[in-house]
Amino acid sequence: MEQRIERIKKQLHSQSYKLTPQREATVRVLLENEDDHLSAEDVYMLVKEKYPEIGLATVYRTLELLTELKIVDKINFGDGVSRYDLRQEGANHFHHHLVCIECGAVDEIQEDLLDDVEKIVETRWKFKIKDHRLTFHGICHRCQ
Amino acid sequence: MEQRIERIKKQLHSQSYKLTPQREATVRVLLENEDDHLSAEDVYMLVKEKYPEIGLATVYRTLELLTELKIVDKINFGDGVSRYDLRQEGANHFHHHLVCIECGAVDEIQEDLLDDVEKIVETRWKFKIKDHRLTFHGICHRCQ
DNA sequence: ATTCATGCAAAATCTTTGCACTGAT
DNA sequence: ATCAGTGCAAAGATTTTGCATGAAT
Repeated sequence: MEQRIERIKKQLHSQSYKLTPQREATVRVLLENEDDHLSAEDVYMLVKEKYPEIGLATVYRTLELLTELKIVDKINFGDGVSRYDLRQEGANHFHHHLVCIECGAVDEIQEDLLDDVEKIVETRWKFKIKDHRLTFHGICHRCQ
Repeated sequence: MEQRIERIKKQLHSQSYKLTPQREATVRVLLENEDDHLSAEDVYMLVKEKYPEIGLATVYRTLELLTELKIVDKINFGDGVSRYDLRQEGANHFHHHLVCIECGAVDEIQEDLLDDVEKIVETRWKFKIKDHRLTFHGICHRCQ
């Protein structure tokens, strides 16, 4: 945890951004809830517990910054809100998601199942892939 | 074109919805711009050209209805708006997208490249897949 | 001093809703 | 007469922006 914070701090510094207390509090919330897919409002509420003075706009600005630096990925599952998901350290691809249409749970697939597909897309469509988003909607194992 | 309208009309009737002039105008705009990925506002503006009295709310309600009936798919590429994409007739899967981060173009892949991946997900994660969303972000062949 | 970041409130966007009205059965 | 569908305006929800203030170098 502390080490990941430290590395994120360095990553910010290397682009001449600071890890302010507000930003650190936000990153900690993301780390502590790595399995969830928090909206900006969710993050805001959780940060407030430990840092009540923080403003919602700061959370938005921090999440935007972290997205730019590819520390988090912004994703939208089709309800009206953007959600923010910490990238696995060292991962060069964004993981996949399983969204249950029964219970709403969102599970993650960390393995990259798209290697073969991406090769096909790159050669057949002459498209240089930089990132991907893969989400399955269906019934999770718990709901079956 | 007329035949597709006719089939959509039947599909609506089978669920006791009507193909009102407003709905037909909206569907026609979607058919005429099948290659684009129009937002509700885009659709509204285009429908207005031929049917100036239409209201934005009606367009939203129509798009919602068409989404429910799986005539169109609602998708979000990460800019703030939902976009609406006609499903290929008879297609039981949603096609894939290539979003160019240079020029913003969105190309479509109609082939289903996910068959193998879906088999793996269904068995390994015990997840019953009903739908999917696959989008690649990168550089399109025109921008390279 | 300067610069970057923050908090608050206001504004901007996108989407949904309430309601009176219309049009078809 | 009923009832689904419509248009308009208002409300709701999410996100962004302007600006004065504050913290750090």
